[in-house]
Amino acid sequence: MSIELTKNFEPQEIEKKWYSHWMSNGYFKSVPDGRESYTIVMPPPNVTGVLHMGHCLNNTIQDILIRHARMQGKNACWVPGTDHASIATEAKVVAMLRERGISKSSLTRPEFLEYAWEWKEKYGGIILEQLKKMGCSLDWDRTSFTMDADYYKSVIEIFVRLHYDGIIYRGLRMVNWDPASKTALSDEEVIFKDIDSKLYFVTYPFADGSKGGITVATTRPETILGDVAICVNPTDERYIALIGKEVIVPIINRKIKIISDEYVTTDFGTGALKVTPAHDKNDNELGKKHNLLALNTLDEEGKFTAIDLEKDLCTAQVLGYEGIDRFVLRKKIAIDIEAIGGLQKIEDYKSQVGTSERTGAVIESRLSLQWFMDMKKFIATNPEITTAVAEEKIKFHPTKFKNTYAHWMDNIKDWCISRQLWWGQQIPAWYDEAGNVYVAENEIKARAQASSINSLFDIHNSKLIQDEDCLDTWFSSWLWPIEVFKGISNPNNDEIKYYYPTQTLVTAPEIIFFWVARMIMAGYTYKNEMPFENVYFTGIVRDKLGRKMSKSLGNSPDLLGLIDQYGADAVRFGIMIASPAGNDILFDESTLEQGRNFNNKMWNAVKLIKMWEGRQDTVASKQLAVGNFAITWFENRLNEVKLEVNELLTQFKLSEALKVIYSLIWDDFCSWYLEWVKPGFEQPIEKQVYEKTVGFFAELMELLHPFMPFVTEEIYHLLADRNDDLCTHVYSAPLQADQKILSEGALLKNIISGLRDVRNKNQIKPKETIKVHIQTNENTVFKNIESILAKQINAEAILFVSDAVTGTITTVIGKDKFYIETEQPLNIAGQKEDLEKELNHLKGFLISVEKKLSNEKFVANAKPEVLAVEHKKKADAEEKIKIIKESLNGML
RNA sequence: GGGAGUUUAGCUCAGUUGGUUUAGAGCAUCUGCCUUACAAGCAGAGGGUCACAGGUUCGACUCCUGUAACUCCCA
Repeated sequence: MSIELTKNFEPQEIEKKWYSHWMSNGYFKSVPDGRESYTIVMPPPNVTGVLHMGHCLNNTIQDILIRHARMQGKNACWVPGTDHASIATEAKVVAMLRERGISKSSLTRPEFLEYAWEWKEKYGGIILEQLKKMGCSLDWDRTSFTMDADYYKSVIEIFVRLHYDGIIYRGLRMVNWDPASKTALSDEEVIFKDIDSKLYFVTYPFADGSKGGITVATTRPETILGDVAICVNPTDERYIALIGKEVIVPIINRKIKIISDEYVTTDFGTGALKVTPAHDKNDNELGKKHNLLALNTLDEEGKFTAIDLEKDLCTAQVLGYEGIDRFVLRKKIAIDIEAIGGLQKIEDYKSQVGTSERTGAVIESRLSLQWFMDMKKFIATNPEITTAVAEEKIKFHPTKFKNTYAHWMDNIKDWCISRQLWWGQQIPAWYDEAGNVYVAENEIKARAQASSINSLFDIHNSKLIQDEDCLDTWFSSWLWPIEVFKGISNPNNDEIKYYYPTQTLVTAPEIIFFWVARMIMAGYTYKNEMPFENVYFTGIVRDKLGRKMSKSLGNSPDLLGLIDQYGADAVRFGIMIASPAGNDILFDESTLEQGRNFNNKMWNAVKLIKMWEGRQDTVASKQLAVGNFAITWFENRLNEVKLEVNELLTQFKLSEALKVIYSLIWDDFCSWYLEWVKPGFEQPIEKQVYEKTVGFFAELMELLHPFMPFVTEEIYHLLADRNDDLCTHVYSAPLQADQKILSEGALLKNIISGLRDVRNKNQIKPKETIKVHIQTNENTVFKNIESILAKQINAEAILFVSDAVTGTITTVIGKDKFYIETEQPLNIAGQKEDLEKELNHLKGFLISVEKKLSNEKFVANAKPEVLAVEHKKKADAEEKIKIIKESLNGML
C-alpha cells in the first residue's frame, strides 16, 4: 500500500468520511444486551438553540466519556434531544408571526400551536445537526423531545399525581412578572442588572393638617397610588414621634399610617419607606405582617389600572392615568407631584433591576394566581433526595458543589410551575362556571369528577374550561433521564430497567437547582433510584479577557467556522486542554492552533513511518540493537501512561488525561522513540522494529481516540489494512510498567539533553561530531543505551574511562562524568561556572537535609520511610558534590 | 446582607492523607538550527519569598485564624 500523503493533515473530507462510516455501521446505536451499560442523557438544549462554546465543551466531554466507555467494551448509550423551551420558543414564533403580519392575539390556541410546530419542524434541532460535525457519537434513533406525545402525557400524569398528593396547589403569590411576555418567571430566569435610575424624594403631608410631612425616597413613583403605609425603623430618632400619625398619599389623597418595622434601614434614602404590597416583594411581606391591603395599580402589561382603587378617591386625574405604561407614568407622576409641591429633589442612583432572561423586559413583582409545588412537603417524602448527594451516592465533580446543593435544599422554596404561555404542556385543570377546579388527565375525566362532586354539573352539557396556562419547561425536563426511556409512560419496560440509573450527567453549575436537583427528586420519587451516579460540572466558557460569552458583547466565536478552519479534532482539543472540572475556561483561539499543530505532528509521524514501510529488512543488524532498548522502554512507558489515563478518567480529570496523552505522543513517541529507532537516510529498518512501531502508534491512537476521534481513526487505518475500526475497538488491559526500564530511559533522556546543552553552550555545530569519554560506575546500563546516545548527540565514538581525560570539555550529569573531545576551543571558565553553580545548589540542598537529620525531634517523630528517604537524599547529594569537586579539581 | 469558592512562572492550570532531590506542565519568551516526517518544526535555556500576616508542627504550597483582592450563587 503506497499512498501519497498531503503535506499537512486536512480534516474536512476525513471528518465527513468517518462520521458517515461510523453512522452507516450503526456504531452509536445501543440496544440492551448482556454487557454492562454506560449511559449518558444529553442535557437537552433549547429547541431554538444554535451551537455555542458552552454546548461545544459540554458535548465534547460527554463524547469523550461515552467513547471511552465504548472502547472499554461497555454498552455505551448517549441519548440526544431537545427541550421545548416555552418562553424562548414562543418568543421566536411570535416574532415569526409578526414578520408575516399576524398577531398572536388574533389566533386561537390551536392555530398558534400549529404555527409553533411548523417553526419547530423547520428550525428546531439545528443544534443536533451541528453536534454531528463535532463527532458526537450519539444514538440518533433515540432523539427525544420534551413535547413528544408520550412525554407530554407523562408530564401531565405527574402533575395530576402531585396534585392528588397535595403537593401541587394554586395560590396567590408575588411572582416575577414579565410584562413583555405576560408571564411569571422563576427567580432563576431573572437577571439582575445595574441600571442608572433616579431617586425621587417625595413628601407625604400630615393628614391632620399640621405643617410639614414625611419624605420618602423612591425609585418608583409610578407605584405611589398603591401606597398603603409609610414605614420607619422603630429606633430611628428622627421619626419615633411620628409613628402612628397619618399622612396623605399625593394625588390620590389616601390617608395612610406611619408604621414601624425593623426591616427598614435607617441609612438608605430618608429612612422612611413607602409600602406598596402589590408591587414589591419586601413590601408584600411587610403588608402581610401589618395586615395591609395590597392595591394593584399595574396590569399584566405594566400599564396603569385603577381597577383596585377606592372608587371615591378616583378623581379625573387618577382615571387619566389609565393605560399609561409604567415608565411613562413614572415621569408623569413625578411631574404631577412636583406641580403640587410634593417633590423635594431627584438624585441619580444606580440600582439593581431584575430583567427577564428571555425578553430583557424589566420584571415587575406582581400578585398573581399561579400553580405551585410545595417543595418542603415533596422532599420530605424522600429523605434520600438530600442524603444521596451528601453521602456521595451521587458523586459531584468537583465535590465543592455538594455544599451548594445542600444549602439550596435547606432553604428550599416553593416552585411556581405555571407559565402564561401556550407552547408547552397545558395545565390539566378545568374550571366550571362556579369557578370550581378539577384536576385530571383529560377533560373526560375532569367532567366525570365534576359531576360526581357537584350535583348541579351536567356531565355532557355543562361548561368546563381548561386552564389557559402551560407548565414551566423544567417541569418536563426534570423527568428527562426517566422518560427518554419511557420510564413513566411505560413503566418497567426493558430499556428503563437496563439503562437507568444512568452513569454520568455533564452540565453547568448554574442549573444545579432548577435541573440537577429536580431530576434527583424525580428520580427518587418516580423510580426509587438516583437518576445518575456522577455529575460532572463544567465551567463557564469565557473569552480570553475573562468575560462571559454573550451575544451582546459579540465575543462568541462562530463554532462552525472554527471547525471549518481548524477541524473538529482541533476544536475538541483546544476546548479540553485547559478545562478542569468546575473551573471556568478562558477560551483562546491559540489552543485550537495547538490542536491543529498536534494533528500535523501525528500526520507527519505517519509519513515518516510510511517511508519505512517498503524498506523493511529481515536480516538482524545493528539497528535491532538500537531498537531493543527503545522498544522495551516505550512499551513500558505506554503501559505506565495507560494506567495513568484510566485513573485520571475515573476521577473525571479529562483535561489532565489529554495533557498526558499529548505529551506521550509528542515527546515520548515522536521526539524520543522515533528518533531513537529512525534508520539513517535511505537505510533499511529492521522488520521487527517497524512492526513494533506501527503497533505502538496504533495503541496511541486508541488512547487518544475518545478525545480526537477523526484523526485517530484515519491514522489507525493508514498504518495498516484493518478489518475493524478504532471507534468500536476494545482496549486491551494494560500491564504494569517496569520501573527499572523507565528510570533507565529517563537517565538516557537526561544525558542526551545534558550533552546537547554542552554542545550548544560550546557552540559545537550540529554537524560536527564529537568523542565522548564516560566515567561511570554503571557500565552495564550505559552499554544498553550507548548506541542511542551516540546517535542522538552526534558522537562518532563513546569510550569508557576510569580517569579524567585532559584537554576535553568536562561535565557532570547525575553521578556520571563526561569528557567531550572536540575541535572547538575550550571554554574552561564557562564550564567551571556551570559546575560551581550546580555545586552551590547541591550544597544548599545538603544543608537543608542535614538540618532535618540533625533535628532530634524530626528523627524521633518522622516515619521510618521518610527518614530513609532523607538519608538517601543526603548520601546522593554528598556523592554528587564529591564528583563535581573532583571534576573541578581536575580542571585546575 | 447571607453562603460558597479562588489567589502557585508573563498567561492557563497541576500539586493526592503535611516530608519524595530546597515547587511541576502546556502556552508564551529567549538562544541556536531550513538536520530528507514535521519551521504549524527541531534542539536547548531562562523564569516562582506558592496573595499578605500570624498560628499549629521537628517540618507548611498543603492544616488553622485573620486581612486583602477577585469570582459565583442566593436575597
